[in-house]
Formats: sequence, C-alpha cells, structure tokens
Amino acid sequence: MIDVARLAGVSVATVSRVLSTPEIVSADTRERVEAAIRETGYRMNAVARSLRSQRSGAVLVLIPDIDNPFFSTLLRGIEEEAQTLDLSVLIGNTAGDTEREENYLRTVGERRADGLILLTGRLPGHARPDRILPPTVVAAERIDATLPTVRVDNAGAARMAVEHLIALGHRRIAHIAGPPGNVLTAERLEGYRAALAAVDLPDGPVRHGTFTIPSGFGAATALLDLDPKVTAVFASNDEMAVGAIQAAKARGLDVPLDLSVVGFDDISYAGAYDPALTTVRQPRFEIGRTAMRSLGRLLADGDEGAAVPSDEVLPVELIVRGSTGPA
Amino acid sequence: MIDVARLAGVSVATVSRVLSTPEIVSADTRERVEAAIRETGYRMNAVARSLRSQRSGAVLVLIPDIDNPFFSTLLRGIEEEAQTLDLSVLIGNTAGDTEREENYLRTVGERRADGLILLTGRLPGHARPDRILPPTVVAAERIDATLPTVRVDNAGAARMAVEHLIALGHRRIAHIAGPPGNVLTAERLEGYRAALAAVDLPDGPVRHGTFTIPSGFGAATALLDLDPKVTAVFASNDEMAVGAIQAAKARGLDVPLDLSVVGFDDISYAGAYDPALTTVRQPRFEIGRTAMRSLGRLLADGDEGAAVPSDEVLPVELIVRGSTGPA
DNA sequence: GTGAAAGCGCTAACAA
DNA sequence: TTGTTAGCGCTTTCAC
Repeated sequence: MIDVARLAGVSVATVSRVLSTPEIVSADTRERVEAAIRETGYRMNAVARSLRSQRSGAVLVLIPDIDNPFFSTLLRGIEEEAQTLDLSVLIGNTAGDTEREENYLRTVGERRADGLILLTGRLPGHARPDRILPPTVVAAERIDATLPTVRVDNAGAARMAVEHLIALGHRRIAHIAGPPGNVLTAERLEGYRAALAAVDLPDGPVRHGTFTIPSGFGAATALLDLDPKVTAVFASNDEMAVGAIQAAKARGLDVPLDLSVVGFDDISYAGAYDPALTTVRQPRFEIGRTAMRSLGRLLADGDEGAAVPSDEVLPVELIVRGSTGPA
Repeated sequence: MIDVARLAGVSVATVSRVLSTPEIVSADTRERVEAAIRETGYRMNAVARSLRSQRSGAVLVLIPDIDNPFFSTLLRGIEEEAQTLDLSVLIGNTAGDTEREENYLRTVGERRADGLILLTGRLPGHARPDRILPPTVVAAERIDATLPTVRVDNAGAARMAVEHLIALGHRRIAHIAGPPGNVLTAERLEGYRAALAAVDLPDGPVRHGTFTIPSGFGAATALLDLDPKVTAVFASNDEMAVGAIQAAKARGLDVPLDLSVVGFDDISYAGAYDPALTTVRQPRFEIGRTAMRSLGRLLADGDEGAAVPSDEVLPVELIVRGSTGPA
C-alpha cells in the first residue's frame, strides 16, 4: 500500500479511502490511485483490514452432513447469497458431534467469523443459556424462538401431502415418521393427523424410522404386516419413501396400483426413481439464500435488528408424480 | 491478552508463548498462565495472529457444484482432514463460471486463504501460465502435470467395468461417454476400448451424453435404435446409467435380463435404484481427504515440497449389483 | 526462561 | 479533500 501511495503521490490513507470509500475521494486522485494499483498489481491484505475493522468478512455454516443432498442445496443457496454480499463462507461439518460443534464455535470466538448459520437442528453448546451466540440465523428448523429462523410450515406441508392421498380416495393411510423427539417428526406427524381429522378419518398406523432408506423399508414392512388394508403411506422424508416403495415391491405389491407412497423434501433423485416419487418440495435453495440474506442484515445492522427475531416461512409445493394413484 | 498477562503476573510475550509454543515455557509459569486464561475466558484473536504470522490458517476449495453428490463427498473428506490439521475450509462454488473463479482466486490474493484445492477440472485464470498459483492441489482429475494431483485411474477403472460385462458373456457392448473434450470422457472411453481390444472384440457403438440422467436416456435410446443386438451398456457415470435403465424400461426391456448396465462413481443412491446399479466406486471421501493432506504438507513445507509435484492414484472398486447379469 | 519493543498492513480520528 | 498518526492483537527478535 505504501508503494501504491508513493507511485500515486498520495498518502496511504488516501489509498485506503479509494479502496473502502471511493466516493469521498476526488475523481482526479482516485484515478491516479487506481492506476497505481493496476500498475503495481497491488492486492489488499484482507487480514490486516479485518484486524483493524474488527470484522472478518466471513460467516460460519454449521451443517450436520454436507453430503446429504438436502443440506448441500441449502449450502449452495447460502453460498450464492454470500457471494453477492461479498462474504466468505466457512463450513463446519459437525456429523452430529457435539465436540466438533464446540470446536467450530471456537472459530467465531476467535473472530474468524462474524456470524453463524445453523443447519444443525439444535442449539450448540448444549443450549447453555449463558452462552452468548454471535449474530445467528437458523435455517430449516425452528429450534429457538429467540433466534431468527427461515423454514417451511412442516405441519401444513404434511397436511397437503395427506390431503392429496385423501383426494385420490385413500382411506387407510399409514405414516412413516422420523425419529421420536425430532422437531420435524412431530410437526409432520401433526400435519398428517390434522388432515385425517379434518375429514373425520381415524389415524392410520404409524411407525418411526430414522430418515434413511433401510429404516423406511423396515417401517413399511412392519406397517403392511400390521394392517394389510393400508392403501397409502405418507413418509416423513424421501429416503424413507423410497424404502417403503422397495418394501412394497419386495412383497409383490405394485406402486401405485396397490400402494400409493408420498415422500417429503423432493431430493434430486426423487424424480428419477422408478416410480417417480410424489413428494412435497421444500425450497431448499431459497431457504439457504434467505437465511444468508437475514444474516447479512443482522451483521449490517449491528445489534439493532436482533431485537425482533424474524421467523420467515417459505412456501412448499406438492409435486405429483408416479408413486401415487387412485385407491 | 494483556489482562491474562497481568493476572498471571507475566508479560504478553509469555502468554503468547504458552499459546503457540508451550514447550519453551517453564511448567510453573505455564500453569499460572493457563489458569489465568481459564479465569478470564480469554480467546485468542485469530485475525491478529494471522496478520502477524502471515498465515490465514484457511484453505479455499474451488468446486464446480457443491450440490452434486460426487463433489459433496469429496468436500466432506477435505473438511474432515482439515479439521485434524486445524485449518478452516472456505468454499467457492463456481458453477462453472470463470468470473466467479476469478473472484475466488482474489480471495487468496488477499491472503484470506493460504492454499487452494481445485475440484473444477480445469486451471483457473484461463490457465494463464504467468499467473502464480498459491500452494495448490488438484483432486479427481489430472489437469496439469506441474500440480500435485489426487485421482483414480479412470482408464483402468473403465476397463474393469467392461471386463465385468465381458466375463458375463456380453459381446456387443455399447458405451455412453461423457461430453467430448472432457478428460474423464477420454480416459474412460480409452479404458472401454482397451478392454474390448484385449479380447479381440470390436468396439461397440458409442454415444456422447452430458453426465445427466436425460442425456443418458437419450443416448441409450439412440444406441438401441442403432444396434438392437446390444446386450450391455457401460455408461461413463451413474446418472447416465440410470437414464439408460429408464430408456430400456421405456421400450419394454428388462434390466438385467435383456440389457445389462454398468455405471461409474457409485453415487449414494446407485444402490437404492431399482434395479440396484452395478458400478465402479471411486473413493471420493478418500480422494478429498488425501488432497487435503497433501495440501497440508505443502503448506507446512513452504516451497520445498512443491518441487516434485505428486500424483497419487487411489484404487477403485467394482460394485456388482442388480443391473448386470449374464448375456 | 522471560521481558521489552518493534512491527504485520490496514483504518479512522483528528488536523490541516 | 488529503495527510499524520495511533492503534487493532498478536509474534518474534534481541536482551537480560
């Protein structure tokens, strides 16, 4: 920077101004400085800037499993928006490990990141209420009413899925829920029940899975054993729905002729499966993008904006494909 | 740090030593300082350390599409190893956009990152030979003989896949290749031809796709129209293999009874598909991990290690599942 | 083994 | 509008 200043015949302060607030520099000087920057091939040292300005210009994304297509799309949305905000994205794959979470949180304690996006579905640091979190936005799940959140209406979306089955004439509709204790599990189960209750249908059988294909297979097998008159299954995510289809095929049932199956999420290969999966599409990319946008606002506003934690609910869409048909 | 020093009755220099090189501090002082750190809840400012030590402690990963399961697993491997090396991972999703690539490269010019991992399959900056790249490792594809690379033997792996078909008695084996001009396309095509040549079989028909399901569908349809006597297809990746299976089903062919299909990559849902896909598994996680490990070494060694660019070739594995059977 | 002090490369008062 | 200067919080000689 000293070199640039010398070449342009100005002080380093002026060079700094051209870089951060060009509008307060006279057009003439600005051009001279810009020419000097080009000529010297000068690149700002972002670390020095961060030290002085007390902002790292980076955000940390805590993600349970980057390899899960659901989260990787969220991440892509985050990344896209971060780029337009000129912020860097640090990733922290926690693999559900609390210790790793703690490790990564240290990162922001050490000022490597200014803000935090939580995709982990739970509060870090054992939710210790004494711990002061940096500017934080929660995506995909509402885990704390005091934190700004971007999510979908899971209960409403589940209800939409089950109403689709009801409209097709199904009356005995089973549910493969997620693991007990999970927020998503509870909300989607609630939506399932609400849809049935709305048309005075009794609850069908319910089994819990773990959001994986094998668990969906197992749950569907149990369900079909329990009540062979079931004609439709609503699974709490697409993986379990695929497992359910496999279970149906395994016992010689045709999907959708003998059994209709609806999933949740619309992961990328839902449409490629045979039969193509009817499911509820979450706007994952948009959720990520919106979360990043909110965090950007939070960082720009200082502490003011944090006073009113936002709760943005994005719309879902029912995608009807080949895995559902008339009862 | 001043507070900690005061509380422990030492100078800030000693606190710094306890943090970075504890072994040169006497056990007694060290304990006093550590106690003071705990008591004050002091956290090191990583930015100040970076400024002083001229190392950001971060690496930048340039990735074409974070949403592609192939790349997200690579990224997970990178992340995992980075964590053990105590390095942060910055992601740059380029979406194949040269301008974005340039933008991200600026990041390292600005000293936000110390090193670079390229998953992009091409040299950034229009491969301008004048440009000096920071410590860089290339993963998954060999794009430059002067850069350390971690990859698999694509030709050998493709050959392995085709030999599997030959062993099953197939004699008329078609190939769905990737887009022309692509390194992977060329290497896998070469392996396909080598396998056939080794047993004096003529080349089967070849069509190019774009590594997507629809392109695989289109290519397989064209192939089957062209030569109905084809009994097996080797696709250059799993997505196109799935497309090929869909094409076969669409014309009433059974897989694997009428047509055997082999893919490449073993993406996560290859095993979930119906029929489950026979494919060549790339050790994606290991590739990422190894690339990060190499970069870590590069960063630790300074410029010395860069003299001999490494080329690590990791083993692949043929995963035989339901999509292939006897001719 | 420990302390004093000089920066790392910027930004932001404050002056001019 | 521009320059001077005092740090941001650390690490690392160089003394002692």
